[in-house]
Amino acid sequence: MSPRRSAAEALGTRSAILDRSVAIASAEGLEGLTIGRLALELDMSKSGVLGHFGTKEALQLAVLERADEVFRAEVWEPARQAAPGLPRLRVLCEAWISYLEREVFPGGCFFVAAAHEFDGRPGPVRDAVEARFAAWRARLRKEARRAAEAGDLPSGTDADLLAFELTGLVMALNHAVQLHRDPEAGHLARRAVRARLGG
Amino acid sequence: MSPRRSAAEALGTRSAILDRSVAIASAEGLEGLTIGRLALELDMSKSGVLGHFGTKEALQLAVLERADEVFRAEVWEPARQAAPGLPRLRVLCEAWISYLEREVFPGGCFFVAAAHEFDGRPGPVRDAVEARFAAWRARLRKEARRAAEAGDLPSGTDADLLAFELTGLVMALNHAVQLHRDPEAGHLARRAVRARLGG
DNA sequence: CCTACCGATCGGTAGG
DNA sequence: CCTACCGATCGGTAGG
Repeated sequence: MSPRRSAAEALGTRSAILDRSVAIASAEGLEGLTIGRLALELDMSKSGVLGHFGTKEALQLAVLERADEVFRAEVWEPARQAAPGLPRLRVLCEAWISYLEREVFPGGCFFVAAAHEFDGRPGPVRDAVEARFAAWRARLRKEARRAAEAGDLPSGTDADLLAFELTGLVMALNHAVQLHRDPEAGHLARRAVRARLGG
Repeated sequence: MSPRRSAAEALGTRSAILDRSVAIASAEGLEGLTIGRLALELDMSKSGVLGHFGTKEALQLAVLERADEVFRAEVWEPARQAAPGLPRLRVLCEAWISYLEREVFPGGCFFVAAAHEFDGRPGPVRDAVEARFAAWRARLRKEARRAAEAGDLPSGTDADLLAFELTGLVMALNHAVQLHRDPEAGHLARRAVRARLGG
């Protein structure tokens, strides 16, 4: 056995660091995620942790990317199975609600939390968070537009407004689950979505 | 002049500390608010700042109270002029939207930010944040119920659901303003409120 | 990947 | 309200 780690082992370590990081940052925020704490929980030295990323900011960006992979697998992927337009929009909303109810990230939606943490701090992390939300909003709007054009939504439906409303419902759900631990919130969110999308 | 500050002067100092604290915490969060930074910006010593509150947690609670005074003056007070039920609910929503558009707190809604920061950290600060939201929700629900009972909302309107939806719209607005700097968001929020409350 | 270290900053205290 | 200080922890670096 050579004392040097193989590339595969290094990748495994990096992946383990990111898993832990997502768990910590989900509860404590991306700033609350500290190198020292990561090192302690992973039984590594601080420099061992930092060596994989270089700086804390690079670590934060990598954590965002890992969280995005989870979000895509949980929310975007299920919707690919459904037909474009209203059916897909419904699956998207249901997957989104379910992802929050099941607390896939124990601290609630990773991106909503990161948005609040970084919206007042210019820099690459803020830019990355904003880009993810912009992509998500564009996707919601596209499906809403398709649904409206297909005649599956009331005439005069505005895709922008609908995407805005759906985003708000999900934020209210996230808030109710995380702050109030309200077990009824999922029910409310589903009723509100149904009022918008029927079904 | 006695070297000791009078009670009035001490209150003035305390008030100045809280004003600065609200400004800092609004942008950086209640944890990002540090004694050292406050001391620097106020040209005081750290112990001089801390002496007014005892601990950082006590300072955070005092800051929340000060922020609540602002919120009440901005959003609750205007609504008292309006008749109970639908008229008051409309004024409440408009004041709420306006408060976010004008960025009364430069970092967006103080309580939404605090909720995200503390929902995973049990303790007095978290409890205080939750209590403010519970009071706000109760108020929204009460006016929604009155409006429904007066027949000013479509029959079958659920006050709980309506309060949930309105809260979501405001959160989406807060997010759009703070993260996306979207100048159209206030317009979207008003249209969504109008779709719910008419007018 | 490690040990050993850096300067800066944290909340808080002692004593006046 | 101050100075002077405490132990802990921060992100990061040097050198191996």
